[in-house]
Formats: sequence, structure tokens, C-alpha cells
Amino acid sequence: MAHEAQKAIARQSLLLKSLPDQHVETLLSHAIWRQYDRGETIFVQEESAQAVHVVLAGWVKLFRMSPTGAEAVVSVFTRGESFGEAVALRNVPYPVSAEAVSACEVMHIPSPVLISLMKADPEIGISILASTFTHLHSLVSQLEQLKAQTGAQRVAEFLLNLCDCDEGACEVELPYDKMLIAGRLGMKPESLSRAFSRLKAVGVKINRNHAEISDIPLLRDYADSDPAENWAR
Amino acid sequence: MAHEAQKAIARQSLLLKSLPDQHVETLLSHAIWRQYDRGETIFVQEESAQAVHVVLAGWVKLFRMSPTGAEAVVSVFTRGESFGEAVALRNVPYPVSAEAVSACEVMHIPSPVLISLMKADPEIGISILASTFTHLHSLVSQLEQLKAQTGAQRVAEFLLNLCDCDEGACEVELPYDKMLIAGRLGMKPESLSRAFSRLKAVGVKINRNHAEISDIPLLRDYADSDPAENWAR
DNA sequence: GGCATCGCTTGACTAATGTCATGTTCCCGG
DNA sequence: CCGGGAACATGACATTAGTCAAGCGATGCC
Repeated sequence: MAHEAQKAIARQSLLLKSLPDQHVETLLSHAIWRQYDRGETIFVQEESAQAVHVVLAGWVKLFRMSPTGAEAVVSVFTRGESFGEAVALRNVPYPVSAEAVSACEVMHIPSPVLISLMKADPEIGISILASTFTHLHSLVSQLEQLKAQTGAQRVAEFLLNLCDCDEGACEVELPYDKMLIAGRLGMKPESLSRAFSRLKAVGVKINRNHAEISDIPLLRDYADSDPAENWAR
Repeated sequence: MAHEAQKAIARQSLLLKSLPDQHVETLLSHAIWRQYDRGETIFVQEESAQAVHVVLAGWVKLFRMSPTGAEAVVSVFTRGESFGEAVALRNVPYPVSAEAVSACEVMHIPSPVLISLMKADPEIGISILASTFTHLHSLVSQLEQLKAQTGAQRVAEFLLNLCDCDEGACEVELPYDKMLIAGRLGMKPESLSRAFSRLKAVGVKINRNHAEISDIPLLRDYADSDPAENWAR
């Protein structure tokens, strides 16, 4: 069953952290705890939703397959993030598939448990809306970026999101492999490679899965600039 | 105040249609009814949300301005559709701006009304999640299309969504002007024009805001085909 | 009626991205 | 330590979309 360490992570998740302890304990005690290997499927598109999922460790991607077999990555989640809220509560089919992209641990809260608790306390509904809103917001941002930025600019944003600080220099680790980063940013691995090359001009060095940013404000400017402007190479 | 005809439309909206009559009446009686001219702003990004909005007539667009001034259209709503649910219930800033793209009528349900009703009946929460899920789903589809289809294919999908039937031929009216369609599909008006030209090869004729589709399954095939495949021009 | 405006189309050109092919590096297992 | 496969990088080329500029046509205003 669940270790205390896992429960601690679950308690800090956006979904649960603002709920009263009592409800949290109820949910934790009814949850299903599972491990997945890299590449393992968590659920597939069109399958009917029966639980809300909370990632405790590792990385999970949500994606959609187009009729031609092209894969579009919708989001990537890690420790403390949850997904499937809006779907699980309505017993409708998942609009996406979910797959473990690294070995990972996921907690599943069966929908009936959540629904009965929600009927008892409407505050739960607000909490679920909070998570759902976060997802909406993230999708809107992605949409904006895809429509208004070049590939290299999206990569720049991605790197900036990995930084803690907002000035000076910074070193970060790429959280998952470049193929997935490319998918997440809506481009091919080749294009990602080239985008990284371009970013050299604005002080970004990539080595393996390690990135050095020499000037964060400069990179910010680049990411938010008009694509037409010229940035010395 | 509100005419009966407007109330009837509101009652059929996704947000309200599955609620008990009693609740619907409460919400309708507390709602604010407003008219907007073409181009008028309904709310702006970062403004704090105080109501859920239901479109009764006309068209409303939600969009985001990037720092450089580029506009990304996130969605376009019309009669019977609602927006702002997840935001209004949490008192957070809107992630997007809203503007009337034609003369239109919008009903605003103040968040406190909705919240107090939600506390009284958790079923309201489920109904709100239903609307929110619809938006999530639509954003996911848009993302998939942007990532996996060419401009012309997205236009094809757009036309197919306007058709009622799924076989034979069909004639439809373009619901709003081409500049907005282009924005909604993530392209420039010039590109939309050219996309329409290409679609001639798969039996689409555009005249003003009137579109003729001679072979719906053919257009479907085109929309879902691999961009690399060749379609005689 | 005439003129200005705006939405839309078209052409020529450029920038960005995908595709295909090739080569390198790294990691893992024998 | 070696070999094979996967991830990644790079070059050459095709396709797609954005940019800039010109022109058409309907609408509306004076």
C-alpha cells in the first residue's frame, strides 16, 4: 500500500492541498496506488473515466492521436499534479490518452468517492474547479504560443519556465527527453535541435540534458519579441 | 429587462439546461442582461472575474494579446454558449479578453449568486464542470489540429463542423467574417484565402460568406489525411 | 453620385518548418 | 570491451505560412 512519503506528496498536490484534513484522509484511504514503467499506458482516448489521477513521482504525458497516426502532446505532468478531474466527474470518455514517459507512481481517486464527498461538501467542487482552471489556463497559454510564436521562441519560454529566478544567469536540467519536449512544443525533434542552435545567439548553451542560460532577461526579450525582428546570430 | 424569448434561449444553454427549474429561475432572476455593439469589449485579460457569461444572440470572441501585440483567438461563442465558469467561481483574473464581434446580447450571472446556489446544491457544481469540460475538450481539439494539420486541413474541419449531415453535398453560411475565421484557425487572412483556393480541388466553392461542399466524405478524407499525401490541384 | 474605407484576394518573396538521409554519440547488454 | 539501437545533430531539399504590396469590390457616408 501507500508509504507515508507518497501520501505527503499527495497532500501537497494542487487538488488536495486546500481541502480540510478530514476530507483529504478520506480520499487518501480510498485511493488506488500504482506504479508504471516507462512507456506504459495509463488510459486511452475514448475510454470512460473512472478516476482522477495524481502523479506522485515521474512524468506522465497526455496526448491525442490524429486519424493519420500523428501524435499531439497536450500536456506533461509530474509530481504533485493531477489530471482527469473534469472528465472523471461526468462519466464521459477521455478526450486524450495518458502514458508514463518515465517510471512513475500515480494515485487514482475513484470518481464515486469524489462525487459522494462533493455532495457532502460543495467546497470540494471549488477545489476541483481550481485544478481544472489551471489546466484550462495552461491550454490557453499553449494555444497562444503556438499561434503567435516561432518554435525557437516557444523553446525559450519553456526554458524560462524551468528557471526559478527571473534575472541573471541560471542552469537547469531538461526534465525529460528532447523528443517529448519537441512534441510538447508542437514541433519535430529536428526543429527542436535547430531551435537550440539559434538560442546560442541569446546566451543559451545546451549540453546533454543540461542547459545554461547566461542572461535571463535577454532570453525573455527574445521569447516575447516580434518574430520579424532580427537577432544577431 | 429580459424578454421571454431571451430567457428561453438562456434556459436551453448547456450551462442551465440540465438544472432543476427552480434553480434556473433563481439564476435568471438575478442575472444582468446586456447588449453590446460590434467591437465592444466585454472584459479584458487580468480583470477579476465577477460573473459567468451566457451568449443569447450574436457572436463573442475570447482572445489573448501577446506582449508584441499579436492577437490569438482562443474561442468564438454564440447563442446558447457560456464562458468564464471556472474563472468566475474562483475570483481569479481572466486569462483572456472578450469582445463582441457582432452586435450581441449577453446574460451575466454574478458569481456570488452561483456560488451560494452551489453551496445549496452540489448538482450545480457538476453542471458547471460540464460546461468547463466542453471548453477543455474544444481547446484540446484546437491544439491537436494546430499541431497536426496544415492550414487548409483546419479550414476543411471548420467547414465540416458547420455541416449538419455527414454525407453527400451541403451548403453552409460562414458564421462570421473571414478575418475572424483566420484568427480562430491560427492563420493570417491571406493564408485563409489561399486555403480556400486549395479546397477547390476537393469540391469546395466559396462565394462571399456562402460555402458549397460537393462531397462531404471527400473533404473529410482530405482533412484527416497525412499532409504529405498529394491531392491533385 | 462619387469617394473613402474595409474586407478580401492575389502575386512575389522570405522565413520557418517538415522530410529524408546521413552521421555521431551515448547507453545498455552481452 | 564490443556491438547494436535509440536519441540526437546536421545538411539538402520541399512545403507551408507569413510579409509586403497592389488591386478589386462592396458598403457606407457626404
